[in-house]
Amino acid sequence: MMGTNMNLRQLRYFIAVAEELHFGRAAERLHISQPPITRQIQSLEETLGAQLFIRTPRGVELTQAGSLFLEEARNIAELLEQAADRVHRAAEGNLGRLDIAIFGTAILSLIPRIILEFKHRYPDVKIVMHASDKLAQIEGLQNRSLDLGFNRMLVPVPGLMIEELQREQLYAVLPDPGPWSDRDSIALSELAEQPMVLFPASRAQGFVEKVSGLCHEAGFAPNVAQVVGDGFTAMALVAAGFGVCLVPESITSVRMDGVICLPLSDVNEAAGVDISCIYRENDSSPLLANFLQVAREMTD
Amino acid sequence: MMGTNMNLRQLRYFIAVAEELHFGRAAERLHISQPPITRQIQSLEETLGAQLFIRTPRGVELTQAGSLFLEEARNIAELLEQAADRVHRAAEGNLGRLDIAIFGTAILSLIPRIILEFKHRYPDVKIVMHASDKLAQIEGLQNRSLDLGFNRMLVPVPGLMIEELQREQLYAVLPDPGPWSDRDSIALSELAEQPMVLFPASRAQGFVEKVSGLCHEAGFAPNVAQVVGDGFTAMALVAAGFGVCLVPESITSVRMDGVICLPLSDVNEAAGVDISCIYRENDSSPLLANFLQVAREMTD
DNA sequence: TCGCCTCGATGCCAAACCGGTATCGGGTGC
DNA sequence: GCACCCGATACCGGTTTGGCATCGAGGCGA
Repeated sequence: MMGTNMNLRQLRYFIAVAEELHFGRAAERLHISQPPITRQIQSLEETLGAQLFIRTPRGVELTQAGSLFLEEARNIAELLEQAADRVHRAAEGNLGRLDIAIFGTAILSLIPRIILEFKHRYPDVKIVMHASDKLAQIEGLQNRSLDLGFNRMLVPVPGLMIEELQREQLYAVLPDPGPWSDRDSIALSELAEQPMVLFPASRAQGFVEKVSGLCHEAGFAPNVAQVVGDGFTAMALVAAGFGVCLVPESITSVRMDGVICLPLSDVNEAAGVDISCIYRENDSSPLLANFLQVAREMTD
Repeated sequence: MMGTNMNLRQLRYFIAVAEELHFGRAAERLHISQPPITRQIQSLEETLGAQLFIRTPRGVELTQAGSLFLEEARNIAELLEQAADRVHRAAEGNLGRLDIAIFGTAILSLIPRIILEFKHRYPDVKIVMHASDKLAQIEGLQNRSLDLGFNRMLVPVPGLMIEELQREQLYAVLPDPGPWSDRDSIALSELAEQPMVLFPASRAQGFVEKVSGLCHEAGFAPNVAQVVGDGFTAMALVAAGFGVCLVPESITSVRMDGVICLPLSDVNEAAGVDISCIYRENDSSPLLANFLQVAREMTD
């Protein structure tokens, strides 16, 4: 009993013989001698329980079954090749899907720039974006529905890796016209008496606590007028006269009537706020590695 | 250097491991020991240039590339199985296509009955019917556009096999009312003076010559009134008063006003006309073999 | 913290497989 | 009838494959 199990070699040999209709020429094309082909074809025919060729004195011709199998074999060979190529590309991070979370008010220029550059370099990677707050991001990473999150002021979580990409200085958002309309900068301590709008209203520790801490360092407790969901809303409330607020620099690229943004003059460099990304510590996905590499290059 | 070429074995092993997520259980399922699986998977990963599994202390998990490859591998394995099954069925004559020619006026009951029975027994064989005259059938068989033809009075052709399925007695078709309206049978010699309608008008030797020959045996030369394409037309002309004609028995199952059909009383048994089929002598197609078997069974 | 257990990886050996050379056997054509 | 072509077969050596024994790493409970 020869082989009761099909083999890719048999498939390749069969295709060669079926196309050449001649064992000798097929052997030549495959760079082997003729006897192995005879045996592999015999074995294949036995496995399939079907005669594939009619042997004639001048070569061979395909039976109906052989003709049918030729189509199937070509198709399968093609699929195998494609599969190998796709898997290889997937392993190099050129193909696949990456689930990325951004927080409610997306960072204005950095994150879109990173994603755009990544899509340009890896056009076959599908990026799915999710708007999630901090806790949803952590949960999503842990249950593997997310691959990467962008956020600020992340606290360490076991199993997750946090990587800071950029630090931004803080700016004060002030009503305009107002007492500071002609100033270039402002000290945090000058805002001690002002009602303050804070954000975001989140379940997790974050920017609200950061601002509170800075105020205490500057010698006063913040007079909280309102806590809102995001920085845009906060700026709008400042314009409406609710008080003042502190925002990261990137938000100041938005111009809004009724407010001016001034850099803080009395906070040190470390008082800035970070833009970080968070991902699974032991995630070996090459897509993630490639994405992180792009992110790092863009924030050098 | 291990294997630089993919193997179906590797594919099967990969699917087992990917489904079990455990080398040991996969080995058990494949009825082999665990080390060969390790080696085949390593070889496969090397061939693909992709890590397929993440080895963990409790087993393995799929990488994204592995996940992708699992889908492809399952698909390919499925296709292989289907292909093997289809080819096997094709080789047993259960699947495929059979091109069958019938002559202009199809034989009334035998051929449809054979084809119906064959379609019932081999529902996955597609039967394509062609209406061709004798020469077109021979040509079609020789250039392989036909697999089988039905006809009468075929003359031997090198490379083609002729097999008689049935013999039919001849009947005289006579105008009604007429001189023979109350008769049960008629002798061919009685028609010596009658104008005679012959068919078919064909390039090849056939029924026309058969009838002429019979007339000469009966001691007269036929008085040919008209040669037409088929038996129905001939009967219609008899009804119109053109004369008489001779037809095979099966056509008499058609009742037509203005004619009666009477068996010939003075011709011997061998004077009947055959229904035969013709096919390539060295055609090894199992479909043809199955069809012939059905045809023989139906005409025992 | 120290064994112990599980799981995949590795080394080694025998059996199976595969390809090459030489040769056979059947069929064709001069 | 002889030479030639083509696929089939016999036999041999190198490679591959699977089994057994063992290793090494990581997790878990006493």
